[in-house]
This record gives sequence, structure tokens and C-alpha cells, in this order.
Amino acid sequence: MSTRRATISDVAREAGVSPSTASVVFSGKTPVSDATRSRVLDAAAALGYTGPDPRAASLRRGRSGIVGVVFEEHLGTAFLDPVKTLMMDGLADAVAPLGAGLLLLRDQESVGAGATLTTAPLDAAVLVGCSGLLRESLAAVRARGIPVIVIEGDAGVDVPRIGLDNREAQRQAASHLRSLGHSRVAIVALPIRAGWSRDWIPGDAEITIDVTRERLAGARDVYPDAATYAAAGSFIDEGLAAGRAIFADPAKRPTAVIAQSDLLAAGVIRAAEEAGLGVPQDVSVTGFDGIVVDGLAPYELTTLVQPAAEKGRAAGEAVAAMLDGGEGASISFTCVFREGNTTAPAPAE
Amino acid sequence: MSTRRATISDVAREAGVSPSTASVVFSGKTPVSDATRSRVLDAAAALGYTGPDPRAASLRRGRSGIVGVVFEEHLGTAFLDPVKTLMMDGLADAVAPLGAGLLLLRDQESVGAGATLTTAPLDAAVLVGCSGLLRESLAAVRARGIPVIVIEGDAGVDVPRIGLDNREAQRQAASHLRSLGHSRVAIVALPIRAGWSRDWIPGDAEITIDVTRERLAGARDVYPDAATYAAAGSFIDEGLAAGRAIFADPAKRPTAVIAQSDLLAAGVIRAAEEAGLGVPQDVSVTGFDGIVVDGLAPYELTTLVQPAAEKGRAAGEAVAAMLDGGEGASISFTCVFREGNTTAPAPAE
DNA sequence: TTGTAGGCGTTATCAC
DNA sequence: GTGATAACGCCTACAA
Repeated sequence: MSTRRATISDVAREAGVSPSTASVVFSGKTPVSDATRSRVLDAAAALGYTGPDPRAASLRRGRSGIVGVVFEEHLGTAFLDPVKTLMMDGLADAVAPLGAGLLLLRDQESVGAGATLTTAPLDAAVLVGCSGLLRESLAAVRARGIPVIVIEGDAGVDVPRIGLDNREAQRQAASHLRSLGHSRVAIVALPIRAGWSRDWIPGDAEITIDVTRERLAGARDVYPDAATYAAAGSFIDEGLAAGRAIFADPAKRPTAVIAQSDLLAAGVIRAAEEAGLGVPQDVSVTGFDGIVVDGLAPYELTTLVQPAAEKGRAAGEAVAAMLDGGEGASISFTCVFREGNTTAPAPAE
Repeated sequence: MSTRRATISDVAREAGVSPSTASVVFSGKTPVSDATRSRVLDAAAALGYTGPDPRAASLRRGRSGIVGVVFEEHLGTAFLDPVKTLMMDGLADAVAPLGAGLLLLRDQESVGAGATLTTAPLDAAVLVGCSGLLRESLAAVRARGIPVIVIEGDAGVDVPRIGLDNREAQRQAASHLRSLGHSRVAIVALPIRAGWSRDWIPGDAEITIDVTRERLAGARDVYPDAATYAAAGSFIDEGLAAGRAIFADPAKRPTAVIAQSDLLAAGVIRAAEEAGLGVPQDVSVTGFDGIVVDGLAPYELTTLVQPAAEKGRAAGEAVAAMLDGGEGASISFTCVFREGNTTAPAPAE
């Protein structure tokens, strides 16, 4: 048992054929006579050979069948976000036909620990939410000459990206509120930079996270002076905290809140209930993402539905195209406005 | 640009040293004089060489630095479960020191599509929630002779597993309720088999999902006749539906509900509120998992805290040990009972 | 400290 | 339909 594992040459010898013939039996790339095939297969079974060693095959072929997915956060954190989860699903679907799998990679791996962009046998890489941190990784990957694509983030220059019309979409929600007569509106934003703790932000705050900045711009296109509270993450509890801050002073209560994610919106709704405000009679709330928020029933958020799984799928397809020698173009997706039961005309003064 | 990528030999030639010396510069396994090192590094830079090709290195070393994680469900579904998410985090942490990354694999991949247990360059595999489906995959992996470990599932025979004292833990929660005087108790279970739709289950229902069966057994050790409603998944909304069914008939209302997951428990609490029942004055509710349920505040569930991240970490460490030639023993983890504010003495009749 | 040699296991190519 | 040959790019004894 401690003896070396059988190789395809062993099998070939046992079967009385050449290694290349045995190889062909396993790869199916060339016709083989039935007699030969079964002789090889029998020999393989006898020797406990279970097929070509993927490592050797990938060296020879120049392909590993592995697509790296790079997150800038802890894996657990990334998967707490339903949008990313959906995106992963779409991505997995799209790379499957390539015969590829997804390798989870964290950016900023402490040195020497863990597979990295530079040491993993990747055929291509997908960067998720590329902001400052990922930029360096990017250089490393590109130098390796493998296809790279970025989802929700700007990698600069000529890296194809999967984008979303964040600003326009958010503007739609804001316009919807304006058409309902709302004028006192507050915004609950996603974090404005890495490591941010929840707080009100000044009008001229520097925002390094693209998604936050773009959605905020869309809201401010309609409500330039709306007070903005940025949460520490996309969670119901963060939205709750934000909502408490917003509804704290009865004199300054807004009649509508624009939340930058559905989870935040769910929290805001809960804060409104806590403050004795009815949604949507007293306060309208809009979300962003269009995910199913577990436990939010009977509310149906008025929100922007983003094609999360499609984004992942598009990334996978772009990767496939680039692996085929194609160019890999950027694609931009559009959100769909969906009116639920959390927005209504502004209450009379 | 269409020319072949530089290899370490090219770099060595350019630097005027031998390939092995250049190799050593990159691997750092042997001391090299500063002069030589910088000559090699310069040559590499000039040629655009970014380091050894991982495919070749992994063939040579016999290690790919990749650990496969096999789920039996859609990736998106798997990551909806906070417990699995935490587990992945622990696993990622534990394999990082190995210099390994996690490759996501789905079981039952349609033939020919996607990386599989048999074609991916894995150093080891971790199966998550091994029930029927995974059994076959298991055979394939074991034949390949790579270390395998199973989390929350029985792979039979001699496959090391990371287990949990589901039955004993659930019994503790039930005993707690009994000590509070509850006698009319209902159980909200996880799905009893793949593809299950929520419904009451008969006392002798066949339960093919291990976790469900074990926790149910624990509850029935104390309340053998408790009516049991099995949800279709671990979600707040499923718990809500279950709770509605349970609280539907005022005449038959239990004074306590044992839920098999925290998310289910959260839904049950919401159903209780809906039915005008106070928690815990009118109904006590227990959960299972000890996760943070986003949006459940101000409730703190009475629950069993399972060491989810530790389970992942243990799996990673077991893998590391096996890769080192060790034996890979099974490990069983213990849940810790945590009393929150969702259980109280049974109300007087 | 540096160089030489051999092979890790496979598969593409081409000839037969 | 089958076989010989030559890489794929690297690493590690071992020798110098």
C-alpha cells in the first residue's frame, strides 16, 4: 500500500499497449478499438488506477480548470451578503461548461499563508468588488498573463468589468419618492470606506467604495441635501441602528428613507415600527438589490432589482471567451425598479 | 506578446546562472548570494517572469495546494446557511498555513461539466453534509488516495468525520423546558429528507437527514409525543410558517416550541407575536446553532451554541495532519447550552 | 554557493 | 487504430 501509485504507463504496460494509447482511452480524444479499450480499463482496474493525475495533465495541457475568485474580505463576510452569494452561483454555472471550478481566494493574505493569486494554478481570475486593496493583486495577476475580470469595481484601464447602473437606478427610486411628494428624505448608505463605523457623514465625505459613492450620487441627483447615515455593513441590524438615529428626533423625522441595500431597508423598517411609525403611511422606505429578505414578510420592499446571478454568469462567460482567445469586453447591467408596499404618498403635514 | 511566456530557464540564461540557481532564488530553500539573487531578479523583471508556474511546481512537488470542499447543493443555497458560512471561514483559516486554498465543488455535477472530484488537482477533500448523494463521490475520491474528511454526515466505515453531539445537545434544551414546567411542547424540525415540503410529520416518519434525525431524537428523549412540524429549510420564513401552523388552533397551543435551528426559532417567535402570544411569557422558544440572527434583537435565543467555525478549523487541521502522513481521526464537538430571554416557566393553566 | 542531471505523469504530434 | 518521441516547467539530490 505504501508503494507508489500506478501511472498511466503502468497501466499501459499491464495492458500491453503504449502509454499514448492508454492515454487516449481515458481522454477519448481519438477512436480506440473496443478490445483495446477494455484491455486498458481492466488493467487500470487491476492496478487501482483511477485516471490521469490532474497535476500532470494540467501541466501538459497548460490549463488547470480552475478559476480564482478573489474577495477582499473574510470569506464568511462575503457570503453573508446574499448578492454575492447569488453572484457566485451564476459564476459557478457559467464556468462549469469550461470544466472549471472556483477557487476561493482572499486578498491580502498574510504573507506565506494560503494559496494566492501568484501561487495558485489559475486559468483566470475574477475579482469581486475591486477597490484599493485589490489593485495590487491585480498587477500580480495581470503580470501572469491570465484573463482577469472585475465585478462591481473599477480596476482601471483595460480590465473588463461587469458593472451595474447604480447611479441611474438609485435615481429612479429617488424620483419615485419625489413623485410621491416626499421632500424630507434621509439616506442610509453602505460603508463609505473599509473599516468604517456607522455614523452620519458630512456632505463632502470622501467615499472610497464605488458602489456606495455611485448610489449616493443617484440619490443626491434628486435630493442633493439629504442627510446621510452610513452603516458599517449590509445588515438588518445596521439598518436598525441607522433607522434609530434617523427617527430619534421627532422634529426632524424624514417622511422617506432611501436605503442602499434591502437588508438596510429591512432594518430601517423595523426602526420605524419601533418609533411608532407606520410603513408606508408615515414613512416610505426603499431598498436596493431585490433579494429575498428572510423574515421581512408581509412587507415587500420597493427596491431596485439587480441581476445578481446574471452578473456572475456574465463574468464566467467573459472568462470563457478570454480563455478562447477572445477579447473580454465589459458589460453593464441594468437594475429594474420594483414597487412594493413600502412606499406611499408623503403624509400631509 | 504572442510569444511564449518566459520560463525559469530563460531567466537563468539571461542572468547567466543555472536554472537550479534561479529556482532557488524563487523558492528560498537554499541561501544565495545577494549579487546572484539580484541578477536573477533583474533578469526576471526584464523578461516579465513572475515566478514559477504553479502547474509545473505542483507536478514536481506532488502537491497542488488545493483542498476541495464538496457540497451537495447549489452553492448559493449552501451559503445561505450561516453555520456553513462560519464553517467555511474556519476551514479557510485552517488550510491557509498549508499554503492551500479552497476549491468549491458541487456534487452531482452534470456529466462532463465542471471540475469534479476526479478531475480537479486536489490534495484533499472535505465533504459537507454527506448523505446519500455524496456516497458515490466518496468512492471516487478515496480511490484517488487523497485524504478525505466529512463534516456533519456519515461517510460510513473509516472516513474520519467532524461530528456534533446533536442528540445530547437537543436533549439539554428539552430538559431545560421540562424543568421550567412545560408539558405541551411542539417541535419545528429541519427537512427530513431532500426535496421535503413543509408539513407535519407522523411519529414514525422516515428521516434520512442525519442532523434532523439526531436532534429530533434528543427532543423526543424528553418529549416522546411532541407534535413535529418539519420545515423545508433553515429560514426565518419557514419558521414563521411552521409557527403559524402550530399556533393556529388556540385550543391546542403548546407552551413551548423546540426549533432545530436559530433561524427557524426566529420565525416561530414572529409567528407567536402574530398570534398575540408573548415570548417568553406565553410561549417559550428554543433554537439551535448559536448564530447571530440578523434582525432578531431584542430577543436573545435560548439555544445550543455549536462551534461552527471550530468544526471547519478542525476539518482543516485533520486534512493537514493526513497530508503529513498522519491518521486523521474523527472528532466530535459539543454544543454549549445558552439561556437567553426566550424561555420562561410555563404559564399557569 | 552554484551547477548537472533526471524525472514528476501526462499528452500532442506525427508517423506507421 | 496504435505507437514512438518529445516536450510541458520545475525541483532536488548530488556533485563540484
